[in-house]
Amino acid sequence: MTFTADGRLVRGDRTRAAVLDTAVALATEAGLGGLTLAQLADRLGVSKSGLFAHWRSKEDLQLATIERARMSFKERVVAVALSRPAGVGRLWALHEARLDYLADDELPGGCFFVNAQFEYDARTGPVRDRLAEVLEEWLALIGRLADEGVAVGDLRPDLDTRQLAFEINAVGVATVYQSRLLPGSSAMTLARTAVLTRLRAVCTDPALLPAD
Amino acid sequence: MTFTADGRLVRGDRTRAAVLDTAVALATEAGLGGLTLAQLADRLGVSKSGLFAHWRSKEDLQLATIERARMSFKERVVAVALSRPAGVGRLWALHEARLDYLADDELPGGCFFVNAQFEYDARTGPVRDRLAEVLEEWLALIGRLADEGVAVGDLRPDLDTRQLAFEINAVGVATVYQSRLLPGSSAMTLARTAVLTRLRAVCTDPALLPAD
DNA sequence: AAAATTAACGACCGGTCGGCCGGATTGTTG
DNA sequence: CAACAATCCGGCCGACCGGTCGTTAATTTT
Repeated sequence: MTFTADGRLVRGDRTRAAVLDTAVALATEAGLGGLTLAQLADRLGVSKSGLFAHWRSKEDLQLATIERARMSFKERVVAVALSRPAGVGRLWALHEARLDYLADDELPGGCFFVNAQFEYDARTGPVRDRLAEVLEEWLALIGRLADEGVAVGDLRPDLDTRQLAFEINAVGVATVYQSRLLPGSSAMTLARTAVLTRLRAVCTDPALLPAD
Repeated sequence: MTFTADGRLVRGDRTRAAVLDTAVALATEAGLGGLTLAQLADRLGVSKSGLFAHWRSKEDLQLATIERARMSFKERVVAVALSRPAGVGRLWALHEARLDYLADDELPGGCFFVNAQFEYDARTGPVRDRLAEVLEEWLALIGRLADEGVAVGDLRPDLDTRQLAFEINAVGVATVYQSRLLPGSSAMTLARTAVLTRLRAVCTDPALLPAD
């Protein structure tokens, strides 16, 4: 990012930001590969070839879109959880914030990352590799928060935190597609109960978690 | 299906079966929508237009592919579980058979249905609707086997079997893409442990489940 | 063997995709 | 203001998509 003499963002940066925001929203619906440049350009009121002034290829734009979505996810999910004190409450807050993120109307297709990761799990290339890194990062974060919970004394010391991270992520992933494919199946409630039950089973004090 | 005078399958039926088998394998990798007719025809050594002699459109072929995959899944997963006596052991066998199915080398992209359901969860049309029905059918099956477990006395009577079905399915879904995206993460083992732990927690007698 | 039916083919069509190019427009700075 | 670079555009290309057409080859029935 560069700034103009009077401290504003230069035009190109504003355009890039707007394009990436729209790309995230669009990719959440149509998929990261399914996103077409013509569609993206139309939605923005911009010509298709104008996009190539900012990114050399569709792949470059996809990679930039991933980073944009990652920042947004960090602000809206990770930061919310980290604002609470370490322990099982922070872990629970992370799961809840993620469910809120999944339910957001601005991301109509559910979670950007879950969709993209499913789309690319059988492919090869830089986009797939980056998405794999992001998944690893996410699982590591859940594991780290669980480790904190053990250290603080909220969670049993014999807890396998990697196992727990897998299970919490699994619930989130299943929620994404089940809530879209079977709208009446109350996937969100099932997802809340699932993780709440799981955390209670490994918690040293049930009062640390909500009652419902 | 029709038969010839001397009792053999008519040529068209043999072709249709071969096409659908290849379509299932290909769709598991490239997706049900991502499957292209040219690719499918090439793999079979058949011309693209020849496919239109058997199905009126790509959508018709997709719907037929779903039914073929459903039959195969029934034989290889559902039938294996149903061959065991009702109870928690049957439920566990279902999960294990599904994990075996996911690990099969003939289906390189993981589970046909999980991939297809993710691909179509944001779309509309007959293909999406059929995939939603299949998901419902699958969740209902897990729920029914759990109900049997309660009736037999293997599982606690206060168990919410719909909740359990959601969780077991969630583990399977997460396994599909995590094992492909992060090959070293031993997703299969994590998936086994997750459901085993969950079943132990609601089982009346731990001896009904394997020890490991 | 002849007739009838089914199965398969090559060529082609309209449309969409990502990407390229030359030139016009705009914002920024000396 | 002039000059310059950054930004953006219309038009176009080759590749590929699903699908149609008239025709031929293969198989089944008569």
